[in-house]
Amino acid sequence: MLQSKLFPKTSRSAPKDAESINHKYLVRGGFIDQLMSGSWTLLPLGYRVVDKINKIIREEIDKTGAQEVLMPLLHPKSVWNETGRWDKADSVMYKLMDVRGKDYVLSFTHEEIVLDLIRKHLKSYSDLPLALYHFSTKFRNEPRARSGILRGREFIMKDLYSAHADKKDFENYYERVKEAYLKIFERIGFETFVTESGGGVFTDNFSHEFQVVADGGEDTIYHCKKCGWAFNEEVFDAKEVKEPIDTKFKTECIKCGGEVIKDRSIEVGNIFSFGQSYCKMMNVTFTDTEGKNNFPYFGSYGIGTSRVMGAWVEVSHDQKGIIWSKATAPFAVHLIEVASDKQEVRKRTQKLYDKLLSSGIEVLWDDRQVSAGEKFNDADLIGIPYRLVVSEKTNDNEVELKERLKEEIEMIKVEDLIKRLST
RNA sequence: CGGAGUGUAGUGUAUCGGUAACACGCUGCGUUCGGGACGCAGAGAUACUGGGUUCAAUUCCCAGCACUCCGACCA
Repeated sequence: MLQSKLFPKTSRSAPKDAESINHKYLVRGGFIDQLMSGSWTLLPLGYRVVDKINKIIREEIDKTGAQEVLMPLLHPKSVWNETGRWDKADSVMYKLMDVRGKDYVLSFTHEEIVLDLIRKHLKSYSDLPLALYHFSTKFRNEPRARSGILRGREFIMKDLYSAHADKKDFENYYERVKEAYLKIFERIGFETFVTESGGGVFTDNFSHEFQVVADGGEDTIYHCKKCGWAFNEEVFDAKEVKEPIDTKFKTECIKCGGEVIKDRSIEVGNIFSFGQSYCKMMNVTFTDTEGKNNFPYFGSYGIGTSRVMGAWVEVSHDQKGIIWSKATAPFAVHLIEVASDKQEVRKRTQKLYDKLLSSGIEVLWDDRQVSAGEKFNDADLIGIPYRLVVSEKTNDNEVELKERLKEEIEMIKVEDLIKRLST
């Protein structure tokens, strides 16, 4: 990609109202643009980052045996009445009415929708387990959108739903998804804590959250320094918790006696167990091995992928800008030519660019006719992990490489570079 | 929804009871080219909206709207 063609340009100053780091840097770098409070466009750079995150999620979720679909965002009232959530979840739903007076809701989740789908096609125990997921927009009427892209009224989410013939099979899959989520967040580069939490309008059963420690987060978690055991502060305060957690955990781990730390955190994913309740409400049944009608065990599993991008920026940045991980970066390498008016430098840069592209490496080439300083500053802001410089100091075989995280610059042979970027 | 703050050119700011200035960005020409270069010449604003006070309002007052923050809320 030629940076001279990249939409839009970077900005030297952040919007005056922006306070959270992800808001400032993502806007300045040209990753996102705000339409209104809580509503953002993913610009080319931002869309690439979210796409990278989504690909990792897709790979790991596919491994659990789930199948990808795409469900509608406009839902009829009737489906939501079946579980009572048309009324119960009223405050988070964007409801609308068409010219004939029919009621609709913009999707804020898909349990009812996927269960309607499943009940039409599920016949036998041999059709189970069944796991379906999609990436799509969620609409939530948040009382207060905030923190840049972290809490919007419209955002991208991967949601997975699974149905199982018995409790044991469900529990096995739930654990498998938990493992898959940990793998996903590890691949992205996060250090993640799994916490128990309340389910809100979603479930009265147990659920788990995946939390990333960050100053800009809106949750508070307690986690053990030694064994990693973690709890959301909400759980301590929630009166309906059936199995009271020893408040001692606030200072001393109930698992291993280790030191417990309190931190602000961002919830990047969560998983829910619903038991058979939803299937009963929606009359989702199958014929079990004994020839009788039975209700599947059901769960749902979400990752807010646009939020993951914002959370990454909160966690990984410095005074100059964003520092993407290899897994999340919009491009693998940022290629910069210095003294680009020199024909010879331009030619060598073009040659390297072509070579990298033909090696399957994603390159952002800063081909703009601007000063070196401006290019370097933009490179630091955009935060691609590797920066290459071609100049009069380099030659056909060797170029300059600098990692975004490091200060030092090294000269590297082009072949070695390609090897390094390919791994 | 309660509380606070802010609304002036694309962006960030300044100004002031007498119709708006600066920087960046943008356009043209030239010179530059290793950490946000420089010169010259340009374009770009009904000062968020609506009321009120006043001879006169971008400025003071009121209301509304928008955005941000705190709280409530939050798969």
